[in-house]
Amino acid sequence: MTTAVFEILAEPSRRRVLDLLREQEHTVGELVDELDMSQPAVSKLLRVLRDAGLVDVRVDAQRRVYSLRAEPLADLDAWLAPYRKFWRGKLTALQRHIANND
Amino acid sequence: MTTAVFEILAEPSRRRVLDLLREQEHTVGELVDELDMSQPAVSKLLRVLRDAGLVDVRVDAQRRVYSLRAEPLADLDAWLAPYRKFWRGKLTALQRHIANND
DNA sequence: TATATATATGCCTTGACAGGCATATGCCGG
DNA sequence: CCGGCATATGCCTGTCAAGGCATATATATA
Repeated sequence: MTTAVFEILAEPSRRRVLDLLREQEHTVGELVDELDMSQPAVSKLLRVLRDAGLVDVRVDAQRRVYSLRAEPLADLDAWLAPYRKFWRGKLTALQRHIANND
Repeated sequence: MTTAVFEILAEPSRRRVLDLLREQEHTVGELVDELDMSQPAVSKLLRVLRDAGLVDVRVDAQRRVYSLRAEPLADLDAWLAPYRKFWRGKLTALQRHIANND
């Protein structure tokens, strides 16, 4: 559901993880190095992302390699669509106004 | 900041208000009728939206008429942009895969 | 098999926030 | 000026979740 996605993205550290994973997949340890929080905290954060379908995990021996799954973000994009229409409407109205110079 | 916008959108009732305002502006009372929550709660909710720049208020005698401001949502759209590239990349990769039938 | 490495889970505390009720504020008609 | 309508604010409480530490689990290596 879209509520869950928004809740998750509200946390900067989680957005940071998604940003990192957008470039390439990462192990938990690598993410811990980047995130200035404890390893357990990172694992929990990843659990949240995983439950929401925002990341995938791949097992590599004792490591877990996380990667990005964009579907939920595409949902967010869909939610945003009507609003995009709204502000585009505003913009063109403004442009008309300027063009008419009134 | 984008954190604030995500936090706000995480609340369904606040998204509902934005949806309603996308169609047309509304007074507080009208929103109360739609929202199944107390008037004070709605007023606080609107305060939050206003502080975040997501709505504008216009005074009409003893009424306040709220309208949508899309800028913060446009910010969100901007945040989303690189991810859009990501999932489009995935899609075209998949399409190539299917085309090559391998 | 014992130990080290990589990650996950459980328990607990703390802080933030939503919304209820009571009440304050602002504006109207009479 | 007064009572009534429309909205905002203050205070209080319950809920929930983030992250710290300790510990469990799984895999590798010696």
